[in-house]
Amino acid sequence: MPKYEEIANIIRQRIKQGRYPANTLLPNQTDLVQEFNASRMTIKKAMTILTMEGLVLSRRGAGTKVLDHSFWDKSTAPADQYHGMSHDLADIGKTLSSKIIMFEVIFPTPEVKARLMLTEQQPVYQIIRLRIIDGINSVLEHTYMPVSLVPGLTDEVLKNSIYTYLKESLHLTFAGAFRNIQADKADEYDQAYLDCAPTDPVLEVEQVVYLDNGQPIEYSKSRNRYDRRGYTFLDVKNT
Amino acid sequence: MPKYEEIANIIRQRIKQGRYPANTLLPNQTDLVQEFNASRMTIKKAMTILTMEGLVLSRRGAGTKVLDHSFWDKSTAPADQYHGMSHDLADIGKTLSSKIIMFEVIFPTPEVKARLMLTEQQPVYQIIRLRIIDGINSVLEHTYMPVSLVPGLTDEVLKNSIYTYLKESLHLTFAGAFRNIQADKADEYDQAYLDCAPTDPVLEVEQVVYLDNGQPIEYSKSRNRYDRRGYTFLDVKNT
DNA sequence: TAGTGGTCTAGACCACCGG
DNA sequence: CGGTGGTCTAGACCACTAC
Repeated sequence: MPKYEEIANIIRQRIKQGRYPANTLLPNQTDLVQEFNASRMTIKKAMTILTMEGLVLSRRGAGTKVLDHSFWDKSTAPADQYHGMSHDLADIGKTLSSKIIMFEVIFPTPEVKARLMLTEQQPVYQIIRLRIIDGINSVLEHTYMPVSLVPGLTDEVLKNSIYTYLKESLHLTFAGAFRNIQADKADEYDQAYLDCAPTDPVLEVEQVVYLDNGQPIEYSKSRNRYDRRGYTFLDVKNT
Repeated sequence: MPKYEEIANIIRQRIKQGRYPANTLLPNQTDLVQEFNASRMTIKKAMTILTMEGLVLSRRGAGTKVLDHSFWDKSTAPADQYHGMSHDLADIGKTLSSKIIMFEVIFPTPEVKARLMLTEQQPVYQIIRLRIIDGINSVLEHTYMPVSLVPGLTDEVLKNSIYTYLKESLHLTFAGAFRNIQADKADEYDQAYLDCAPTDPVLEVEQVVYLDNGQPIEYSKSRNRYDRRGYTFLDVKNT
């Protein structure tokens, strides 16, 4: 782990523990240089991380202030996550189980082909999973993954976490994801599995996840019950 | 403008012009050091910007590849914008007009008070605007702003762009925003002004915008017709 | 093994905020 | 004005990829 990440981790911990209280100033960067025995560029990089996370705000001439966003509703999921729901939910003490609705291998539709940068001859898994959070049917996931990149996918994996399998068994690492969020009307699948009324809205998150070599590995649409999940994110001006 | 931003702008332009085609490698960083007469740290900072924008992908040992996301649907708005809709839409050649539904000064409700970090005694503007994109009623905005921070707000400003007024007349600058996206059922206002059926879903974007001194300046809820606007964003692994 | 990008340093200069 | 954070450099070492 790079030094600037370690420093950011330590300072983040101190903020959360209250050693650096909200609305006070952090020690200045030259002091931090001494404490962590680092150069100022490295300290600055750590500060950039904390800024991007919304924990602090730096102003030239005025120091770096610890922010307080405790009022913000934590019941929704952060939108900047590409490692699956299992990980997210475990953090906040919720339980997640999955039910497999469909698990097939097909040739890609034109839409899937374009999103995953494939040819017509390269088969993909088509997976539909119902995600059950704390016992409530909450999310219906339609997922497509190239068979060639994900050999050996089984029911057992799908019942647990696909992302854990990709990371720990296949040793794949991710570069990031494109996402699109829209509202939609409940379709027949939603009504059947999310216990939706035909008039209930659905929050659809469409995403393409990329490996760190730039190849797309997943195209999915997650249809969320409107009263069960929303998405939050922080938008910080470039530093 | 910092040198690394200028360099990023130039390289971004070259990518869009096709001088650096998709799926090819950029010149390596030592070459760029020479061309731009900069240090490698500065070049790296420019690369970080382009990476965050999803234009390129760097891999140690393998170079920096130009990505191609042309397939992605451009009809939706990028979610990482805090300078109002006027700016966004002008970029893609759409016209925006506004109709003022409500414009009052009130004492803040507990919710508004908490979001804007105010006391009960500090009055806020309560504004409801209908945003009409290309002649179609598309978004209903409920906005709260502290009167003390935004003196002299008039109908005339509201009919155009609040953000242009904040930036150019009041010389305020922004640090960023917290956002929350959810789906909801159409309420009476939505039905009346967005021409929604009672059964139509609505995409609600809730946001608190912060000034660069950390003070909240706006709390708003934008209710979007589900068939008119969605939000896209890019999630890149830390660099 | 050659070449790439990622990290880190020590020091410098500057823009900005506050008293 | 003193002190802060933002930027930039020149050079170094290292981890990684691809051949």
